[in-house]
Amino acid sequence: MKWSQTLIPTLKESPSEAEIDSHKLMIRAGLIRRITAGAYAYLPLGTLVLNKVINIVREEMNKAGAIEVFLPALQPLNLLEESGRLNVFGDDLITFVDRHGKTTALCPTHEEMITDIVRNEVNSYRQLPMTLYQIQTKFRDETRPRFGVLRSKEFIMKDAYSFDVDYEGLNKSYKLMYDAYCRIFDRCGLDYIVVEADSGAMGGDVSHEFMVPSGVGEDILIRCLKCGYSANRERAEVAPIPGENRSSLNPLKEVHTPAKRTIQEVSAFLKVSPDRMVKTMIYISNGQPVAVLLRGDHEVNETKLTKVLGLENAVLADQNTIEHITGAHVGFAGPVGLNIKIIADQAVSVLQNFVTGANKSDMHLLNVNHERDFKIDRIANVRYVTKGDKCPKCNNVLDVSQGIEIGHVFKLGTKYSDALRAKFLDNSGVEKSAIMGCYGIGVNRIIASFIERSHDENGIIWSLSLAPYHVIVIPVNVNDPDSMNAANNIYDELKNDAGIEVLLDDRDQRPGVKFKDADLIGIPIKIIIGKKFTENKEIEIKLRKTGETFLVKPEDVKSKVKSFIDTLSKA
RNA sequence: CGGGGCGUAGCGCAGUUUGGCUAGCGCGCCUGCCUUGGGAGCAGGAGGUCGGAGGUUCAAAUCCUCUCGCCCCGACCA
Repeated sequence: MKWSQTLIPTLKESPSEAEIDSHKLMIRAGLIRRITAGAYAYLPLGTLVLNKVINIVREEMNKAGAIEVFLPALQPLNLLEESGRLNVFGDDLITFVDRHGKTTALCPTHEEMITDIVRNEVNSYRQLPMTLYQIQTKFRDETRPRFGVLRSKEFIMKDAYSFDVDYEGLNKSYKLMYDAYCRIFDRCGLDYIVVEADSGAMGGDVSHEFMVPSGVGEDILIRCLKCGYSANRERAEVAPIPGENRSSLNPLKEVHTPAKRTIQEVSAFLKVSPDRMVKTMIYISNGQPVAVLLRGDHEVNETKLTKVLGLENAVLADQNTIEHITGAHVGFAGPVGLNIKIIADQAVSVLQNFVTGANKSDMHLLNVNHERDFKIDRIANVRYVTKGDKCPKCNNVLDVSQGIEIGHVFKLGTKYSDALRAKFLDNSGVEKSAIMGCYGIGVNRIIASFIERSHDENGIIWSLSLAPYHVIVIPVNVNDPDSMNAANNIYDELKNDAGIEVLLDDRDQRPGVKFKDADLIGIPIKIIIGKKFTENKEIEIKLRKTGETFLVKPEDVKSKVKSFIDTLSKA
């Protein structure tokens, strides 16, 4: 492609709409333009990259035995009603009323639709196992789209769904997808890690998230850098905190803490650090109030709490309920004298002489100790991991960092096949629900997260596999016939060689502009026809990533480029 | 959905507090000259319903009311 014949609108200045590096660079390098909040147009360069990613995904899916389908973006509401997810999606669902007055949704995901197809078309174990996938735009009315294509209202997702006759089959299908995901992200050149994620109410095996470590990621990763344990924040376990010496229980003491409600306020007022304090949170579960005790510097993990309490989800009690139960204003709850069920986090169970609310307004208690002052009904692990916590497997200090979720593999079981009655007859003629798995990849996120990890002050640094072009040919002076001739020859020669994608910067621009643009759009290999050529017929080859330069004779350019492509494709 | 901010040329911004002549600057764009190894220089030029509607006023980018859009923080995120 010749630069003058395509559309690559690069920008010198950063657009004000962008906050993070990948977003800025995608706009500056002319990959995307925003159309409205959460919706982006892919320009020619962006489209090339998008297609690179999609091709890799498609190849690896096919290799893993998955079958591609293409499903509508329009979905009737009744399928979502059937599965019970109409309420789950709620306002995230984008709907419209058609001319006949029927309400239709734009698919936020396709579990229901794919299950609907399978229940209609698959009736026998002989047709299973089967994994279907598609690459399609999904629509969600995100409350707050941000970070460019990292969180947008419409985004391209590869979603696959496996159907098996039993759990053993599901495990095989799952493994095939898991391995395919590794190959996909490897081929893209992404630095990624796999973390255990919560599998929700299904129980059973864990799911896995594929994450790109990044400070702009919206997910929190808990990792042990020693033994390799890794999980997301919802899922991560901690090693129990060892008990303190219980020999010296100080006498219980009530203190006046006027209008000091939060841990920070009480901590500052009493000069007691938050990890010597216990906060008491009143939850309602199955219609019954429960007190949850957490150390002052810890946060409740509602996913874990819900599991501990049973399947019924737990919600924080409202102000009136709290005041009725504790007899005090919000902010002064404590376990002493409280006559409801008390669940204590493990970290609380080993504390002694701690500070809590007194269940009297403007009062706290010092030197509280369980057993002596109150009784714990149940000790459980209901908090998030924080800095300083130890690995549940090897007791090393856990690393807390952020990441961007680019893929998720998930064992669904029979949740949707039950709800939507996707059944088949097994080899003994018994009707069974298909055992499902679902597997998603955020295609746009691969691009953004790659750029987050691979850029410098001059621009994007593409891997060979994602680069919109492998090579950019830069004739420094397009008005010099000899240079231009040589450039055109090299361009033709490389272009006609299968597998080499080449861009010719034929613009009549000053060299600085062309070099800056080439760096900004991140083409891995630059071929420069300039001073060295007019002087002694030498062509310069420069690598974007390392900045290394090589001088070669015109007739050797092709073989040299091919060897670079060979090397870079293995990197 | 709560809190904050912004909307002036394709992009980045000044001007708004304290209303006043033809609305400015940098980049980009067009023409010409010059230049050709890291976003050159000179000269000339095009491009604006100042987000929109209504109001106050002799006079509105500037003040008032309503409205639309966008960004940031938080909540939310199968």
